[in-house]
Amino acid sequence: MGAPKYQKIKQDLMEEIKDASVNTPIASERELAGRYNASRMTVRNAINELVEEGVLYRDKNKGTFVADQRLMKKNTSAETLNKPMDDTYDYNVIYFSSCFCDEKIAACLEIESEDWMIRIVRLNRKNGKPVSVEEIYLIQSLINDNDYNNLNKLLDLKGYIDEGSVTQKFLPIIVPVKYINLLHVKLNTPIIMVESTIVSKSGSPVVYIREFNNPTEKIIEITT
Amino acid sequence: MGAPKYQKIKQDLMEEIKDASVNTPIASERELAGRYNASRMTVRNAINELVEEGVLYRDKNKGTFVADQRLMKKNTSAETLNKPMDDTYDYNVIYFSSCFCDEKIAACLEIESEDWMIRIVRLNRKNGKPVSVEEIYLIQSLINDNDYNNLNKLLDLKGYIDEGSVTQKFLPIIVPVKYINLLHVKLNTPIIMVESTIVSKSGSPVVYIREFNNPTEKIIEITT
DNA sequence: AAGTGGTCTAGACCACACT
DNA sequence: GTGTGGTCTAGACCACTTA
Repeated sequence: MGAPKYQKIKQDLMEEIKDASVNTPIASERELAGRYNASRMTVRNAINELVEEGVLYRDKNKGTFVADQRLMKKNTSAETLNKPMDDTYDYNVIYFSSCFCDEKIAACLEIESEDWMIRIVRLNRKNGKPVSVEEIYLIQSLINDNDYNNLNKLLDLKGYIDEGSVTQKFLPIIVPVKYINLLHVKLNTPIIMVESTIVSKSGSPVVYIREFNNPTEKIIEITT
Repeated sequence: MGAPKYQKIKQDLMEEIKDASVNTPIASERELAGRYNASRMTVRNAINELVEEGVLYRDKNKGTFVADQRLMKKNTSAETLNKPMDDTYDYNVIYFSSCFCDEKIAACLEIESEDWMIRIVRLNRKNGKPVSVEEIYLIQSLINDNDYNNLNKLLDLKGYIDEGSVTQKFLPIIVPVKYINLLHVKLNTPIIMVESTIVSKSGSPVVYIREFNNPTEKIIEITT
């Protein structure tokens, strides 16, 4: 069968409110149930997800309203993990290799240092300006051969997140000299390095990312 | 009436799993429904909240399991906004005043610079070690007179969050000289300043916080 | 009084895992 | 075949707000 009914309702609602201004009420749950020939619980399921995502908010005894889109939930900072890139974003892969883990990376991925990993370094740009350098570490044994030859597939890590969770550490450092030219920042500039670990539902690490952020081009912002 | 039935179920489940190890299955939804003489939808409501909070995870066709507590969702970095402090935490209020807004703060709180605000500066400690300095800005007109004289109440901002959302910006800076001694860090240390704005459901700012974090005593970490 | 979201019931069918 | 979570129905009562 096709997608569940509540997903269809959710999509329709998102389409309906995409140009609506903040605090506009949406139709009541009972009315939507009638319109979609669905039960109220099904409509609530659709609305619940949109509330959870910060697209709508409820006000008891009053109704359900369009939330401030500026306050849309943003839970991660990493370019790699964000929504589909729009055309103001692009990137260059600077380095790609398959090699043994060094100890630090092995510890983060909970593998042995004699295990193979894939290391990708890329420079992310927005409007042509360098926003961050990402060092992405994957466990080689988890990658099948088809994906190995498809860089875009390798770098599309969003799929992993739906099935797991992300932990990010924010570390203040002085920009590493090797990235000064790439990021186009001055010597001794304080920057934030974000260490992200994606773990599967069962708790085993899948991907480890170090992201060196250019503070003049990117402000890390999170909304909950 | 008392609390809703699903909240009671949620509390019981939390109690039950608090010492359980990771990946332990909980009772099935149908069994819990029987045990609590509730419908399955009511049990699902309870479980949904725990899944949303990262306490449990579901595996389709298999069951519902205890999640890795290390991966419990942590959505904010600020001391002020975190769970009830345990006894390893304490703080000193260093500064408390009621004054006109300067322009920068007024802009963040979306009020006029001739409006009054309350400014609180405090030093947070864990195990006696300084973890952060927080500058907390409240809109005076939103505070009633009773609360004004109750510093603990003023600093208990968690209530606001349930009704609104938090946006945090992470800014890399060199530690301000005035906080070097308080934080016990060296001159020119790179640190992260977290700017938090709490806004109500309707989108108007309520509290603005600047937090200067000691990188040697506190690693900012977020799990989603 | 009418309408809203919050909670709740007692069923149902499905696809999928395991045995 | 049995059990699981995922989805869905067609009602219901409550507390509350608004007119």
